[in-house]
Amino acid sequence: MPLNPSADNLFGLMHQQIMAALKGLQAAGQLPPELRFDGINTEPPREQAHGEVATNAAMVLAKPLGKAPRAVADLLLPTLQQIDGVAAVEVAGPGFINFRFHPAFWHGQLGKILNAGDRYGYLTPLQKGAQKEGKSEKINLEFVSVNPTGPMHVGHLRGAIFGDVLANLLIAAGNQVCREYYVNDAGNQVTVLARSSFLRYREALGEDIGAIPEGLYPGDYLKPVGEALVQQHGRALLTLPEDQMLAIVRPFAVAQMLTLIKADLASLGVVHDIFTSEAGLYEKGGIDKPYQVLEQADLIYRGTLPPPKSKKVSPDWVPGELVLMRSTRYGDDQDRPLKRSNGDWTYIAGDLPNTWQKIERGFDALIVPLGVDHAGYVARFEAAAAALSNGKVRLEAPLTALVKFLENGALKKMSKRGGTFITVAEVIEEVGRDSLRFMMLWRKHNMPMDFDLAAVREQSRENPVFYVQYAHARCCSVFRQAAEAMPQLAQPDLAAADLSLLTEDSVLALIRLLTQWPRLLMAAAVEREPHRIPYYLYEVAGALHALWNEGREETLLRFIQPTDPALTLARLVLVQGVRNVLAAGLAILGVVPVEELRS
RNA sequence: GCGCCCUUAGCUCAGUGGAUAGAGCAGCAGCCUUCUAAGCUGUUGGUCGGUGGUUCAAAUCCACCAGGGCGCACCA
Repeated sequence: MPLNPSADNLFGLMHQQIMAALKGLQAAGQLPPELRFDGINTEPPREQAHGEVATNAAMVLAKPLGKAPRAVADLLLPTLQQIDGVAAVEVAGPGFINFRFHPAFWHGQLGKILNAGDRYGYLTPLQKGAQKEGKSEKINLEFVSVNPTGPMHVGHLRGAIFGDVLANLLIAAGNQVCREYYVNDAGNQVTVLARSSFLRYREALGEDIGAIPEGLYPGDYLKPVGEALVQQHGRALLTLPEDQMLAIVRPFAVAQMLTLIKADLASLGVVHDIFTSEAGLYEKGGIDKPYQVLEQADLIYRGTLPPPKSKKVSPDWVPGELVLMRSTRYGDDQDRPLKRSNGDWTYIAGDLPNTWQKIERGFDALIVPLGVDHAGYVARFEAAAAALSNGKVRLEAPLTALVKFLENGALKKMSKRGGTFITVAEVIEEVGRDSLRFMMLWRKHNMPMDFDLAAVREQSRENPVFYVQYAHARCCSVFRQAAEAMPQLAQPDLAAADLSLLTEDSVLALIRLLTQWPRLLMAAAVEREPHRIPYYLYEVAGALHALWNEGREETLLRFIQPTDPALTLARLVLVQGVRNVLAAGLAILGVVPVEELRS
């Protein structure tokens, strides 16, 4: 998707001015009135030698105008040269138009970064209807949603952190986001949980329960549930009929499991706005309403599905007429059963009330990150949302690939029996919350990831978390050092700095890199790709470290110039700008920027 | 058999339809009388899996093929 949002950032602003210039030429009769400007982009060039802002306008317009790109560019140049702040415009390569700005322009940009503080690049939600289409949306982001039949495990980490950071990112990009956890507390597996807990209850009362029977959950994490039941109910549950016992134990056990899960989420720094109970939805009518909606749209019928194509075709599969949802109408490759032959609702049917309640709440988009092992369900989820909303509400299901946990290159086996099982709490304990969050985003979400605990613990350049944190700490250190060396700068008035003193190429290049942040933030949000942020922060950190080291060889390039308070103050603004961008990015990642690295 | 994801430097991976495809690691050669060397500089290394197509322009979009991963119930 070409990304030229309105004047939220330098490139959007330039794009608007270029488009205005083109329309001006059109109005003046120098360009044909029917000429369309689709496909014109305004971007940072990949190489610095190619200028500071580039547009492909001349190449795009060359064909419809029947002229060579360079001839088109020559036609545009006189107008483009008049854009505010532009020092030079040149045509290069196959027909790019490259802009360069006066240093004063970049000083102005740095001033904006300073004023924006550590929220530089963030957009505030606009009033609905007052913004361009698709710009600011009301988004529901359902993530984690671990079944309340057991604690979280490390397989849930990537999805949890991806979802949480995506929410931060979408909010920073000006959207309204609700983080939702859907609690599957109504299905058969919750009854299994209750029976398993009841067994632990009997165990807690001193009974020898022997081996856990097949079909019940064996985990030790249910022992405390049994004990808690004893504390609350004594021996009273033993004599109840099973349905009454289950009516008590089911909600109790679910609540206990949610307590475990929420504790892990809290230590990860993952916060949800609401927890929606499946059982609660069923009390309020459940599937009735969405079923009606589908029926009225003629999306439900009785029919027979072809046999499963899997190699391991289950031997007890028999063809039979079922209640089906016409999900193929919305892009699924097969219609899906809503009712089983025994009359029970299917899994996909069970999720209809969830999707329906979100649609009723008026979201523009429903985002549901899933593990890649659920890839087969994406099409039917998308179809269900489209069907229930008459195609108006878009469901997106980004897939997160598997994470392999390693220790010095050796695979950590996830076997519960082998005793090498690692819990969420252990991973956090091992590497720290901030490193965990950062590194879980150091790959694109749909790429498999090797997570080496030893490498993440390491404090060296090889560890990008550390590298970025070090850059932020270094910024803070400069302020501390300045205060010490130059007492008059202990409380520097950065707004009063004379930024025209910043003249070195490497300094101006760093300012240009910083001005790319708002655009990068928007692109990451639009593409639902939070991993772009740590990569960008790594680049900013590298630029700062490089600049720092220039001062090692050339004293005059150091940030702190004891004999020149004005220059020092101006350079402190640059350092503050770097710090603002790093802090703004780390805040989206949910990582605390450290002020010092001493340990 | 079908569907989804992936294939980019020796390794692990970035890459927004644009100009000479990048980073880290590994390899090689350098920088500490220092605003923290927990860092920096230089350098070696590529038929972007293959073949076609769309386009002024393709690692990027489309089709087909090959290889790898995941999934393929009326279970959750």
